[in-house]
Amino acid sequence: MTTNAQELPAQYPPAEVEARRYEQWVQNGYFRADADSDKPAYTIVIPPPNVTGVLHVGHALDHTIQDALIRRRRMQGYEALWLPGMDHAGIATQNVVERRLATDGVSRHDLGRDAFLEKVWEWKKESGGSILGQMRRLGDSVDWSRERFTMDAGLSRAVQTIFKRLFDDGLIYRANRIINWCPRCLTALSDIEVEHSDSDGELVYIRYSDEIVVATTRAETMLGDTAVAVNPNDERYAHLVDTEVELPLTGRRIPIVADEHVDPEFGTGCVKVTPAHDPNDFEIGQRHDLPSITVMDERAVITTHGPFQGLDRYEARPAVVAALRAEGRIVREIRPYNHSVGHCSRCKTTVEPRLSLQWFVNTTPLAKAAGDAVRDGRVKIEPVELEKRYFAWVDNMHDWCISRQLWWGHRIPVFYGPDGEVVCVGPDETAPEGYTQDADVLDTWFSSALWPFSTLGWPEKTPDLEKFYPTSVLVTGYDILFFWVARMMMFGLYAMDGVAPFKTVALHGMVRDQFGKKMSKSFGNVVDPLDWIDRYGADATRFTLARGANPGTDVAVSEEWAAASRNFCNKLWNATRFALANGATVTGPLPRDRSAVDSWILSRLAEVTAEVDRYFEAYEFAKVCDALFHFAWDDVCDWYLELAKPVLFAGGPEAEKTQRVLGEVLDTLHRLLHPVVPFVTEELWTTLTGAETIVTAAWPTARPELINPTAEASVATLQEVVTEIRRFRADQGLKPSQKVGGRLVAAEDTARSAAFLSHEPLIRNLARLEDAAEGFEASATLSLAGGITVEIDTRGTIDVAAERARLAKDQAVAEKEVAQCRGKLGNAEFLGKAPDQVVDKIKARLAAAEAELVRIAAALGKLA
RNA sequence: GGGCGCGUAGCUCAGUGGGAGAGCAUCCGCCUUACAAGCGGAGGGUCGGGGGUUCGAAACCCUCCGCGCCCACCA
Repeated sequence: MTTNAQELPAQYPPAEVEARRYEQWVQNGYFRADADSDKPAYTIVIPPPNVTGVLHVGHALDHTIQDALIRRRRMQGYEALWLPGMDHAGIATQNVVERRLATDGVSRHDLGRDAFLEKVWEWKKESGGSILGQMRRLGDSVDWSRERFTMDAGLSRAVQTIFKRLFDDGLIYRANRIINWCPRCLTALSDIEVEHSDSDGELVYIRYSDEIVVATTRAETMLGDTAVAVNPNDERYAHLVDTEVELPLTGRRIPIVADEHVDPEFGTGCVKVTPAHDPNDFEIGQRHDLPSITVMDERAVITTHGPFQGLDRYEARPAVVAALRAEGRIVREIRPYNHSVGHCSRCKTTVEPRLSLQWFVNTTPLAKAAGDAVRDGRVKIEPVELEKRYFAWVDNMHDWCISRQLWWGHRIPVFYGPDGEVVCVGPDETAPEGYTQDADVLDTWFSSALWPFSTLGWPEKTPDLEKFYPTSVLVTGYDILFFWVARMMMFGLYAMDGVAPFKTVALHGMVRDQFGKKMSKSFGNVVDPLDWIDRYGADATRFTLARGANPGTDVAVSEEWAAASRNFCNKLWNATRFALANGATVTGPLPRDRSAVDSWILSRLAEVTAEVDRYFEAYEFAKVCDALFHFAWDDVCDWYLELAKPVLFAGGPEAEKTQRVLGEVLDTLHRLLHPVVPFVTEELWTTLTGAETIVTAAWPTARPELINPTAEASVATLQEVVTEIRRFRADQGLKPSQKVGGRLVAAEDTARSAAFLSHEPLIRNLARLEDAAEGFEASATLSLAGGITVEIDTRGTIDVAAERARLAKDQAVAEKEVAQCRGKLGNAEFLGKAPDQVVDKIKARLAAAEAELVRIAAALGKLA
């Protein structure tokens, strides 16, 4: 079903093409991967977006990269699986639903656990589909038949299985520890769910005794002090160690202990020790066997000490200071103090360290394995510079607090007996009669960490798992290297007997605005990818993002660049329209006796094909795009098509050859571009070739035998001459339509001269030079290197003054160049050390510059 | 406090030892029959400053200045 050019409109209509083509792709099952295939597997699991989220421009970048990788591999003959899905995003989703309920004045506690969860599932149903629809708009070639959700039955089974295994291996334990606690979300948080930022506070110096003054930013916690600590080597306080002081406001007597943790240089060198409300103090308490006194509840409200009871931490702080003051000279001084404070990454509430009973993963052996897999090269991180960050993280990992006091998530599979028995229950087991399940759920990253294999059916030994694990590459932003990547490494290596979940981690950056600024709603610089898709098309949106995607670095985008990408798609559209209208053919062998021009474009095509492959392998998407953009626009459209026109229009056997070459070039170019701009290439390529789809077409292989330096040099000469004449014409203010007489003269008998003369008709055509007619007299002479000149008769049109000025400028440049080259060549040591090619290059430059001077002198003579 | 990175044209970025580049923006001229979402031409940079290594430095070393990011239990 070939289409002729008349059926294609003059401008590419993305909206119409995209909707139609995506439906066809899905209906024809092109994206479906087959576990029984003999082809080698290539697997990417999508970083599962938050179920409550919408597609933002960061997803668009992430998905464009993954889709490009997957589409290329599919074309290369791999069994390519791109597995889609979503994350239940425990705390984030629960917060969203709670906020919605709050507008009706309802709390989750009013509903109760089961009814609340029903609401969350309803919300998931309502909102979860939208991001999937948005992925279709982008053109994501995911296998929809394998869509997964972290709360699916199968994935929940995987969660329970690995929990049980870790529990039985002693790598999961329950302990009373100081953890990060959000007093608003009322749950424990892991270290990475806490964001630190500097904030202004006060450092209050409190006199506990004549000799002991402590400094604190959280005065209210003194109510729970159970010791004062000093450094064991601090002579100022040595005599006080093991004595006691009276804790103000309480009348309690507390010991003075010596502990290495205390920095004698900071503050007074004395530290108040509150084991129940500070992680360091907790450690000190452990070492010195101190009691822990909890003085705040889960909402950070004081629970003890009459006058303070019922005050929240921020009310209690000044109240305690005031009370100390009331007791006279107990507060020595208060200084402003800027220090770092942790906030809940979800709601920004200041985190309160809190002693509580939680579940932890002992990460020591897991993190070691996760580090080693990268260290010994089993897993590569691209770009390699980001490895350092990865190591810094896995080599210093603390145990991971995995229990959350939430309702939305995977319930901890541990049951407690009437007498405090603890039983961890595996997926096919049931708890003993009368046991009750732990009320908490798991950190959302616990299930995300299983994603690369839970989605493939683990713990069952499924054909999918067999075929598609380990995955080939993980594509994600560097911002979740710690959150997600390190955890997938730990659990993947653990669950899959030491086989890492992916071979390569390809990290990209964040999408920023055209000035490199972070996108934010308040700043008003947020790009909505769907808006761009509506106005410029999915391909243009994808191309804009991919074109800025240098490994591991942020991507700046702007509306103007999206428009430029749209223009590029349109350029492809029109080039192909031209080819179709002029009989381009795509079958049969390439013609043997080719013109230099045809050989040149095939040579360039071979080079670009090799380049694109190289860049793809290195995850250099910006360079993939750049190479193809320049080849398509400059080489093919600006030169090849223009050079091909006279040949095609003349007809005959030469035209047939060029039709074949033109077809070959566009056929290959579309296939090279398809991973990045799938829709426009599908539409054009199927029209050009009559084939059903480009999605499963063969990826072009580089053909080094087509590389032809002679043809490239020949066309380079042609381009140089044409450009020189055009520049001259522009300087003279000659209109493109105005033809002038010209004569091509070659003084030397060289390959360059031969090329020059052989291209005479093409040169005349592109530069609008007429044959030298009767009475021709050269009024200007353009001299190029190698003794080739173009004489032009511009009498009546030439602007002598303008031409003089231009020549004077050229002369200055050439003289500078000559001086530079002579200086270099005159340096004996340089000649002795430098490689021959360098010397040759400089000699060639010198010769060219000297020829330029000769040309200028001749031209000036002509003008005079 | 520790670590990593960046500073090249108006903007965003390539280039990491041998002729300063690209895209977008700007200026000039063109409806030349695939495309005005186009064509042709042009201008524009002491490669953050200073010092060093080298025949030669945007690149390598030192230093200063400016910016960004990540990690962090000095109260």
